[in-house]
Amino acid sequence: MNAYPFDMNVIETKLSKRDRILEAAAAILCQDGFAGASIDAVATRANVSRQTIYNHVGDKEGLFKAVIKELAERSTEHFFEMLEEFPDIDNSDDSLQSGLSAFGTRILYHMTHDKTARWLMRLVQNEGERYPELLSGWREYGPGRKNPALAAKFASLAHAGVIRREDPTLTARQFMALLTAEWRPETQLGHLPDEETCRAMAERGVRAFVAAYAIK
Amino acid sequence: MNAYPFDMNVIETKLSKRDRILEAAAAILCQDGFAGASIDAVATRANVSRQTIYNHVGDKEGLFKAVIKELAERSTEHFFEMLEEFPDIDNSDDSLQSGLSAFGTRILYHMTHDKTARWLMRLVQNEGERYPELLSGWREYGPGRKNPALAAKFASLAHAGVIRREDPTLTARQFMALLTAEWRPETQLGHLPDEETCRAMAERGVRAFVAAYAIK
DNA sequence: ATTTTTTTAGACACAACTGTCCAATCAGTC
DNA sequence: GACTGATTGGACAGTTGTGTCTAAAAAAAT
Repeated sequence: MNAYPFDMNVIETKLSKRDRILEAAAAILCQDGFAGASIDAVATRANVSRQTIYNHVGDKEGLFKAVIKELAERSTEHFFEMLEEFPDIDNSDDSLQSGLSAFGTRILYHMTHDKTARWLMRLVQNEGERYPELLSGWREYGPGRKNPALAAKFASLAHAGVIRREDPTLTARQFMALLTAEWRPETQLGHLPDEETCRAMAERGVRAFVAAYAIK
Repeated sequence: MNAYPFDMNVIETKLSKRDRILEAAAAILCQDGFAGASIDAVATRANVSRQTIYNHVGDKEGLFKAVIKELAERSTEHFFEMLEEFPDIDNSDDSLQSGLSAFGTRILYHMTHDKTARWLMRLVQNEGERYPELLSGWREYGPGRKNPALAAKFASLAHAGVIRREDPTLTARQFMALLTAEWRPETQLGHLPDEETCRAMAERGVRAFVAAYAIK
């Protein structure tokens, strides 16, 4: 149907326009939900004619899928970047607290402030039940890769004798749960916690985690 | 405008009909979101004519408000019932683990299975950002009353010397976080955990909590 | 400069939904 | 049995949204 020329510049401008569409669509889908989002609103926000959207993604469902895919890719990418800051192991208990706090602060700040992360989480929560097939792919690609990666980090901490030996997946989930324990009530109002607040929340969460898991 | 007779039977049938409407509306609002939910769908599900809905709640926003209010009331009611099962204090470490586990199991099972709780949580998550004024009332009435009540329970545990002294609100939130640490990934797929699974998840969460907080 | 492709604005048919209105019906009450 | 208010089904206008189409304009490629 459409034969796109594969010259770089063409692709570049095409991607740029496509990206504008996806960005606008993500924002509006998050805000209004799938049913409430209108293609016209997306077109307006993206500074693009409505027809162009149909040319790119076919129809509304195609737009939704494209947004999810884009957000999921960027999100896991960011996650693995952050995962490289997971603290290295040495045997000082103090550095476990401070190392995990720094890591946790980074994660928490990212979760609360990065548009990609917030939009994706919101879309998954909102529309996950309604369009399970659209999100099954995300499930494999997102949590299906993030959780094991984080679990592996904690497994190596356990292997080094720094924390208690447990199911690493459980450990990772409990770590994340403690990290975000104070966040939900905070975020639901809409105003974002500043970095200092994130640091404080992460520190308190990590303190509980260390109390539970550190080998004294 | 409407002068309702205050005879008991009339009220009863009226409430019954009103309840059918609210039940149907809650289900459909959760499933389709505010924008996606249609009054006709609610009317059909409630076995009621559309006009009756308008008679009762005015318009779509009124329906939404009424549903939130109804769910919030029932939800806090249930919560305070469950809160009575919070374990009494004695000094055996073992009973702290088992007592909190039993309590946590109850909470977790309720959160995952009770329609009221699930619908309310879902509505708040989905539409909370869009209609902040509708939910500010809920915020005061729901978490604004639940959190302090739970925190008080942990405060008395701390006062009795059974757990570490900390900010009780933080303690309560971390307890809830650990309790539900394994739940989100589970629930997003739609199939509910059975009671045995809830018990196991609660036990693991409580184990971490006890490890972090129990005065050995 | 010419050709090719993408983009645009607007019009269009079609469907769905909201909120209102009304005449007919039903369920209790006097 | 007559009366009163709640309820019903259906019709209605007005709005909004989707997805398609077309001719014109803009941009890119040759």
